This record gives sequence, structure tokens and C-alpha cells, in this order.
Amino acid sequence: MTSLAEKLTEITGAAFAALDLPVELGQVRVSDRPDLAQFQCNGAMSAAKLASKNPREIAGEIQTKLLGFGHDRDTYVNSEYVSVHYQGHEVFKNIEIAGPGFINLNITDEYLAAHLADSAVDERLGVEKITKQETIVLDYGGPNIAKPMHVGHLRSSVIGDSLRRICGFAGFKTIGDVHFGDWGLHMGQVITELEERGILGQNVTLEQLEEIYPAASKACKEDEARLKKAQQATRKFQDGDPAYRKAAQQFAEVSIEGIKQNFGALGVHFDLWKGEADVHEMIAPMVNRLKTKGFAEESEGALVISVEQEGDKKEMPPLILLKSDGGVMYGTTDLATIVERMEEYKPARIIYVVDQRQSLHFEQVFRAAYKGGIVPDSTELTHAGFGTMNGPDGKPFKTRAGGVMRLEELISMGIEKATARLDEAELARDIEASERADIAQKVAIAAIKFADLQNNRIADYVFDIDRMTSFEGKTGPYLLYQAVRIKSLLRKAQAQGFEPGKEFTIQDSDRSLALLLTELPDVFEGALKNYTPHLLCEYAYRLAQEFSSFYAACHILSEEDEALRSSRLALCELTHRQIALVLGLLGIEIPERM
RNA sequence: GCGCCCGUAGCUCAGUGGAUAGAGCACUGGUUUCCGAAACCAGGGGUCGCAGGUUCGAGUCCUGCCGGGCGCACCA
Repeated sequence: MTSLAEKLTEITGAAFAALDLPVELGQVRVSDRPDLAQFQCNGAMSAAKLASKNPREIAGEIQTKLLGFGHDRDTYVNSEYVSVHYQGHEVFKNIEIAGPGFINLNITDEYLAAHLADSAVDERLGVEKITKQETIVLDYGGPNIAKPMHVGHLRSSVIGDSLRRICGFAGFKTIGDVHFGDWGLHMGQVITELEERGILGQNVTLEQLEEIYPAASKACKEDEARLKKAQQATRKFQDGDPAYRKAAQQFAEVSIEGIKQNFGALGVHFDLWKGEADVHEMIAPMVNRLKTKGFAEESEGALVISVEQEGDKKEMPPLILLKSDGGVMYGTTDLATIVERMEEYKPARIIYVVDQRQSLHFEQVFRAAYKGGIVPDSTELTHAGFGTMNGPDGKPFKTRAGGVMRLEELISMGIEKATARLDEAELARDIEASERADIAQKVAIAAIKFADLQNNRIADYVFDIDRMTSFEGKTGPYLLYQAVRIKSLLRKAQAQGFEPGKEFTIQDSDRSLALLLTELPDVFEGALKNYTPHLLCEYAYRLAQEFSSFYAACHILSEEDEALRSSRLALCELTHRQIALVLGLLGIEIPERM
């Protein structure tokens, strides 16, 4: 179904069309002056330029047209029937012209009620589904084998998982791929470390690995010869040295088990658990094709593909396909991964949720992919980059000791805080231990995810665990609380034999919540279009807040007017469904009670 | 040096070229015989980094500067 603002846009657009003005000028949106109107259209002011007329005059003509639709001869515009009636109700309560030429629109409560009733019976709550069945591959998470997962992986995982859910709800077939880092230098670093310790070939545990990689990395930084060894080992490993491969396979298994635990705790889902290593076989044929087609060339001992384009403002270094030692870099595996994804899934889009600092790399890879004919122009390659996570001091997030905080440590910190807060608020006291632990887990994850997702993706953000677990204000736990509170109310209503109605009765105390509830489809569209979950966070918070005001303003269960009571219960139910849907799209689970 | 991102209230952040720039935290005051007060209501707090320009209209677009972050061939 169409959103409310969209319906109004259609009507207003027809009025512009009827005056031979561009339909797009009829764009209606929620007013930013709620004291003056519910909706506004600014098209008359843009139209003034085109028609070289006074904007207020045009606004007046639009107003006249709008009032005429469905009443008289103006009803047809370009042979389309246009009406300002909906299910027998007037759409507009009034249309006013203000300031330089704003068209202020208010709708009737009856129309609002009818629209809400429609969206309440829609299981998608008014959000439209795409008609074409297209596939989107999302690349996020990106943990490295044998390296501990740290807070840096949080953003990629949480944002990527949310985008996957958003695209999925929009109707796309989505494929989330974790894309392990299991082919790079760090593999050689770990292998040589094992060699030096004389334990290559023996099984290592997760605990050992957690100490081994940092030690290897440190050694390579301090000693050039040691780094060289690691590079050679990496090359040997990539070439298929049996002992190295066998060892790597063993510690990869151990490592992946740990990684899966982390993602499990976070509630981040993947459809594919593939890595760089999986495309190894595809690299040589790909490189050969690029050579044959004349795209690959030798430069300074390496095999590269130039990706400069006319009109480039900046230096664009070529993408290195093969290093001078013959080894591959991550650009090569990224490119080969695109080859594989195109062959397997023919996606319409591939979205990379990776640190913004890698934007140049992705630009190189994307250009190489298009240039080399690996993807057609119809496939959209997007780097949905994100900013770094800083500590409260504004510098990259570190532990108190100054080290990198491990992801699981961060999660358990959140759970600890959530549990403490439950105790403090003396909530959920009579709930048994296992459910209580589950609640604390959900609260903690909601706190962490919401704190991350509510920020503009591209900008750096300050991660402050005390703030996000404070349970007050714009936080995940606040949203859970509101959702649980509504659920509890609905349970009580049911126990008393009250059912949410199918019809809505709009009074002063219900109107702003009712109006807000109509915005969901537009908000969703914005989040999908720009890959920005923070719009959904904003909306969920506004909903929770608006509901809370509504809840404080009118008592629902004791309302004696049956029509009003069932309407209000329906508002509660619709609010709950929307919050649950939106939080679901953010990857946040709501407990039954808390 | 070249390029990208950011600069909005004390702090953390929203703000598809439109009217009087908004939230949360913090601060001040108020609200519980009634549905969950982790709540609600009200209040104070702004040279939107600076300077030009485009526009009927600029936090938003363009140019320059200042401040911060990041990136620029064999790490990922």
C-alpha cells in the first residue's frame, strides 16, 4: 500500500499537473512546523521560477484545484481520476497558504483513521515490497582467522546485519557473507610463529591462538627479517604447501568456532561463512583473462591493472593483482570474490560494510571489476563505509590498559552493566535466573547495537558504555522498556476481555501518535535507499517517546467509551508492531518481560 | 604535496535548499490512591568553525581559509 504522505503527494502532484506544472513539485512531506500544519508542500515556490509568477499566486491556484478534485470537472487529470475523498471521507480538513508560498495541509481525523485502519490490516504495516526479485550480496563482519575479534568488528557486523535485514524486508533476496580474512600476511605470521616455537603441526587451542597472533605481529614489527620470513611463509601457504595448509586448517577451525560464538552472542547472522581462501582457485584464471584482454600489465615487478579514469581529481594507484613475489593481495581476492559471487548469485548489488578508511581500496576494486568486465554496469557495487569507534576521550577505543578491547569482553561488560541495572531497579526480581540472564543479555545487546546504529554510518562515533547502558533517554533499553510495557498492557487488556478494534477514533490526545504511525513506510524507504539504519533508530525512538506521552495522557483500560478504548488499544497494538518490526530490522530482540 | 571525511547547545548526536535549527545526557522545577516512574510535563542553554558567493530562501549547494580525523603500489 502507499504511504500517507505519498497519497497526499499524488493528489497534490495532480493539481500541479492540472496547471501544466511538473508533477514532482507536488511532493508532500510532514510539516516541520507542526504548530501550523500536519503536512506541507513547497512546490509552489519552485514553480514560481518556472512559470515566472508570484509563488503565493500559484499556491492559491493549487489550493483551488485541490478543493475541486472529486467535486467537479477537474476530477480528471491526464485521464487519471483524482479525488480528495477516501472511503467516503474528505481527505483535507483545510489547505492554507503561508509565508512566501508554503501550502499547508491538514487532513481530517476520519481520513487519518481510515488510513491507519488500512495499514493495521497489512502485515507489512504499509511498507511496500519491491516487485522485481533481485539478489543483494552483503559483505560484512570480516573477522580474521587466528586474530582475536575486537571492537573494530562490531560496527561492520552490526551495521551489515541490519542492512541485510532491511534489504530482506524490502523484498530482496539477501546473502550475508562473513568473508573471513584467511589468506593474508597474518596467516604467514602465525605459521612462522608456530614454526619458531616448534609446534607447527600440533593442534593449537583458541587460548593459545589468542596469545600467538599478537606475539607474531609484534615480532614482525620489531624485526625485519622476521617479517620477511612471514611474507615468504604466506607465499608458500598460498602456493599450497601441504604442512602449512594443514596447520592453517586446524587453527582456522578453532578460530572460526570462537568467531561464531561472538556472532552468536551478538545475534548477527550470516548465510555464507566464506573467506578469501575460497576463491583461491579462481585467481589464476581471472588474472589470465585480464592479461589476455590486455587490462593487466607489469609495473615495477608486479602485475597490476590500471584504474585511472578521465577526469580523476586525485592520483589513482593501480590495483595490484600479483605482487612482485607472485603472491596475491586482498584486492586480488576481493576481485576474485566478485567473480565468484557473479557466477553463483548474479546479484543486482554487492554491498561492502567495511571501514571508511578503505574507500580508496574499494574504488580501485570496483573500477577494476567494471573495467575487466567482471561485473556488468547493471550491477551496483557499493562501499557502505563507516567511521571509527572512539572512546569517550575522542581517540580510538582502547581498554584501560591501553590495548585493543576484545569483542567478547565488551559484550560481557554490557551484560554485567545490564544485570547490575536490573538489580538496582529491583526489576524482574521474581523471574527465575535463566530468564533473567536472557533478559540481561537482550538488554545488553540492545544497548550496544542501538548505540552503534543510531549514529550516522559514515561519521566516527564515541563509544561510551556507561552512557549506552544507562537505561535512560535515547537508548536501546529504553526502547525495550516501552515495547515491553505496551505488550504488558495488551496482555492486561486481553485478560479483561478487551480487544484492539479495527477502527480508529482520533481525538486530540491520540492524534500525534496516529500521525507518527503513518510515517513508517517513508522512513523505511529512506533507510533502504541510503543504507542508513540510523533513520530507523530515530523513528523507533520517536515512536517510543510519542507512545509514552500518549500513555501518560490517557488511561486506556479504564476508558468507558468502548469505541475509544478499542481504538486506543489498536493504537497500542500498532505501535507495538511497528517498534517490534523496526527493532527487528536493527537486529534487536525484545524480551517478553523485563 | 594530492585526495576523502568531519566541524551544529557544556557533552554525545539528528537535521531529503524552505518557515521559529531539534533530540538525549547534564542542569532547574513539577507529576505517582489508576494500565510498568527505566516514565511523563515544563524551563534555561546556539555567531550551525570563519569569510565570501549562488538563490526569493543556505546548517544544507559552490569557492577560499582555519581546526580535527583518515588515506595515498607490493599489510588487511
